[in-house]
Amino acid sequence: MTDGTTTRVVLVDDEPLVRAGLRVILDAERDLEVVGEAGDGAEVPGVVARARPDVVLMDVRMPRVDGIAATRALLARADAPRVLVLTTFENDDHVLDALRAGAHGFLLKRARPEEVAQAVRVVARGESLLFPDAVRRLATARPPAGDELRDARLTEREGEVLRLVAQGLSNAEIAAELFLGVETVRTHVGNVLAKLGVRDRTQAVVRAYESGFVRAG
Amino acid sequence: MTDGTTTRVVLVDDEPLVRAGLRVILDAERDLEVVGEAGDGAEVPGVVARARPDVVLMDVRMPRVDGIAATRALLARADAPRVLVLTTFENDDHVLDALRAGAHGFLLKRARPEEVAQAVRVVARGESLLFPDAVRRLATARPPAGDELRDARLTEREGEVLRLVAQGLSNAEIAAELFLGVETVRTHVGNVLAKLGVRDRTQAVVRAYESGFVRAG
DNA sequence: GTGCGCCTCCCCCGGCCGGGGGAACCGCAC
DNA sequence: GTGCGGTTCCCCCGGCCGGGGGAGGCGCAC
Repeated sequence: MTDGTTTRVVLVDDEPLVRAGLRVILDAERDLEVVGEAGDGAEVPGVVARARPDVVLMDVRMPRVDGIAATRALLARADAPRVLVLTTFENDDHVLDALRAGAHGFLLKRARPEEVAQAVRVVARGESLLFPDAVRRLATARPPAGDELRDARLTEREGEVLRLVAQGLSNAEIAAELFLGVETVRTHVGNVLAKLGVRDRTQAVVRAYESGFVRAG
Repeated sequence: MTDGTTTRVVLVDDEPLVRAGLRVILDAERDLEVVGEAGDGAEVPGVVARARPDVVLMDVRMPRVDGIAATRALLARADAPRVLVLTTFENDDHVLDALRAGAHGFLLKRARPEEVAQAVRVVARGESLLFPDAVRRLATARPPAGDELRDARLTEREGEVLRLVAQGLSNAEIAAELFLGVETVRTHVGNVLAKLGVRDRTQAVVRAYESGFVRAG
C-alpha cells in the first residue's frame, strides 16, 4: 500500500497460535504481507521501527504492556502506521479506550478470514472501521483527545441503505425505494458490511440496533 | 383442511382488486381454496354462513362495519372459522384491537404471495401467527377478554434459535452452538419466520428488536 | 393405546446474497 | 488539470438461505 501494491502488516498478540493463524490468513492475500510480529506491547515499538508496516493488528489484552498503551505510544509518532485493534467482544470497554488511544478500527476475534483481510484493507485505505455506537459515544461523551478526526464511518448514502436494511428490506426493495439499480444497492451494502466489520445484513441489523443507529419502538 | 385436504378461505376486503389478487394467489395453491368473498364487514356473517370457511382473511379498514367488529361478531359463534387479519402496518393500533376481538393471526399487506399462503396454512393448522410484542402487551396490559388462550407463539427451542439469529449467527453457527444438525436449525428458523409472519432472518431480527424479544445494549 | 406437539434430521431446488473484479460519471479540492 | 471520494451500474460465481416435501422418536394428555 505504501508502494501502491502491497499492504505491510505487523501482528501483535501474546498468543503465538493466533499470530500464526493471522499470518496464514493474511499471507494468502496477494495484496497483504505480514512483515513482523510482536508478542507483547513492549516489543511493538521496536518491531514497528524495523518493519515499517502500514497496518498494525493489535490485540488488546496482553501481558506487561497492553494493546491500548501500545497503540497510544505508537500513534504518538509522526509516521505512525494505522492500528486495527483485535477485540473479543464488541461491547468491550476496551473499545472505547482504544478509540481514545487513536485506534483506526476494530476487528472481532471471531471474524472470518475474508473479514480479517477485508478489515485490514479498509483500514489501510485510510478509512476507519468503526462501530457507529463507539463513534457516537465518543462524540457525545467528551470530544476526542486531540487526534485528527477519524470521520470515515458511513457516507450519507450508506447510512440511508443501512437504515433500510435494518427495516428488513431486501436489496431489490431498497433499490425500488431509492430509485437505484440493484447493483448499486449491492455495492453500498457491501461497503456498509465492510465498514461495520460484519459478515452479512443480519449482523448489520444487529449492529444497527445495538449501536443505536436505529432504535427499537 | 376441514376434510383433511383443502383449506377453505373467505376473503373480506372492500377493494375488489385486493380480493382478486388474493384469490389468484390462494387458488394457485393445491391445498387452498377461496370459497367466498365479502366487500364489507356487514356481509361477512352471511357469506361465512354459506361458505363455511376454515379461515377468513379479514381486512381491518372497511366501510360500514370494520374488520374488528366483524371479527368479534364472527367469533361469538360456536363453529367460528379462524380469522387472519390483514394490516398495512404491523404497529397499527388495530392489531391490538383485533387481538382482543379474537383474531388468530395477522398478515401484512405487503406480504409476498408465498407468505400469504403460508400464513393461511399456519392459522388453519390452529396455530396463531402473532408478533411477540402484541402478545406481550396483551398479557401485561389486561388479560384477554374471555376467549381461549391463544398461547401458540414460539416454542422454547424456537425462541432459543431466534435469540441466536438475533445475534447475527448463521444457521451453521447456531447448529454448532446448540449441538444440532443444520437441518434442524433450518426447520426451527423456518417455523419462526412463519409464526412471526416475516420473510427472512433479517426481518426476524428486526421484529425481535422491535418487539423487545431482545433488547439493544 | 392413540393421538398430538415438539424436536430431530433428510432431500431437492430456486433465489438472494456477498465477494471478486471493473468502469464510468461527477463534483470538489489541491 | 489532476486526483480522489462518492455514486452509479456491470459481470461472474459460490454459498447460504428459505420453501417444498417427508419421516422418525419421544413425552404428555386424553
